[in-house]
Amino acid sequence: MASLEFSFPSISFFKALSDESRLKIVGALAANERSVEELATLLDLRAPTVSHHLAKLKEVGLVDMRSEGTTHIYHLVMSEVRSLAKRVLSLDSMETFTEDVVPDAWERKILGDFFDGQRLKEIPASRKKREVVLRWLVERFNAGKRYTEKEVNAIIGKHHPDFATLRRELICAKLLARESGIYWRT
Amino acid sequence: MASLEFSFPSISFFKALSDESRLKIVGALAANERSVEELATLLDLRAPTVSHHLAKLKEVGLVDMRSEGTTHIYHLVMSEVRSLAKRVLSLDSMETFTEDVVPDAWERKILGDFFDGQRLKEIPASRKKREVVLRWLVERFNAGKRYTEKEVNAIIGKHHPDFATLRRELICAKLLARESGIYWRT
DNA sequence: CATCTAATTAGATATATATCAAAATAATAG
DNA sequence: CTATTATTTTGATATATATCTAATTAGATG
Repeated sequence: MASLEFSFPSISFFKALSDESRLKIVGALAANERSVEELATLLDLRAPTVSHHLAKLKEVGLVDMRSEGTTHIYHLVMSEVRSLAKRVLSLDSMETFTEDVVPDAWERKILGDFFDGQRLKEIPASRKKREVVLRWLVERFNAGKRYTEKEVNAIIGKHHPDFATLRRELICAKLLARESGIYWRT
Repeated sequence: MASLEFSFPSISFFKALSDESRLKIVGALAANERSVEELATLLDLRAPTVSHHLAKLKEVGLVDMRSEGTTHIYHLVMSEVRSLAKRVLSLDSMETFTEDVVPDAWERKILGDFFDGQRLKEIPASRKKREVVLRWLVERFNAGKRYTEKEVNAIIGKHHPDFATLRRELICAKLLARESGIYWRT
């Protein structure tokens, strides 16, 4: 069944609870175990509809069923409710929602857009994009080394003619520091 | 906008997180605030699509936005994440999912189906339905009073000829108790 | 003011899914 | 074995919605 195959474990949990009827079913089962017919009466739905919803809830382990004759009696699986809930809650688990996303796709796109090999075609107008370019530029400097302004200009100048603006931006973004004419990486 | 009007507060929360793209957005924002374009690049979607999802997340208060020029920078509202999550997780809150459901719809349906006025048309075969009828029957007895078997048979007999079976069932369901020929409500 | 860029809105489309009626299955009672 | 009852499965349908392109809006820049 296709609906079982999600990229993240959490999404099936949210999907299972993102329907009003299923939420009502969970609510009804929180108070008491109930048969399909009973739930159908309570929610004013036909039995096949309820059966369909129960199947989805069962798929993610939120409910389970026991037979009594032809009657199927469903109940909440509270341990699963709690464990899923906990997993979903923390910020840590949220960060895993993007596990399969390439984390520097943005940076690579910007650098690809604005650079022609080593040459910066244009200084980005938007602050966020400019920052990406500046972070790339500052990598052209050695971490421990100290530079004169002339040396800084030369290095930046290899990538773009307006070295003065870029030098100022690097200081402003606190990527380079300056004291009495001497520059270094922060 | 129609999607704002749900019967329960919780369902909008689940709906907001029941889409893979929106979960990824939340994940990306958990690590860092980001612009629409940046999110679009990260998730490999067009900007309008991301904008659409951000609007939904904003609707339920999970994210908020600040402008920087024409750039809109979105961030998670963690307090809202936590408060919504907490509200949603407890068993108590689950029972409120059925607030608008008539709680004894089932019992009334069964009684309507099986009774013709005071007369029980038939003893339900299924245990769950039989239990409803038995609970109605036991109400015909006074809570403090003690009855001989003859009296018990007479009372049950007013509603159905097979008083012996029903009397046995009442004992079995622990609705009536018996000791040395004397019966009383439990 | 004209232009550019980022974001949003509008409109279109395709997919997903909630619901129901009818048919099939399963368990029990006679 | 046949009939009955509770549930599930199937098939059909209508609604919801995720996504895209094109058009519009809103700031910023020259």
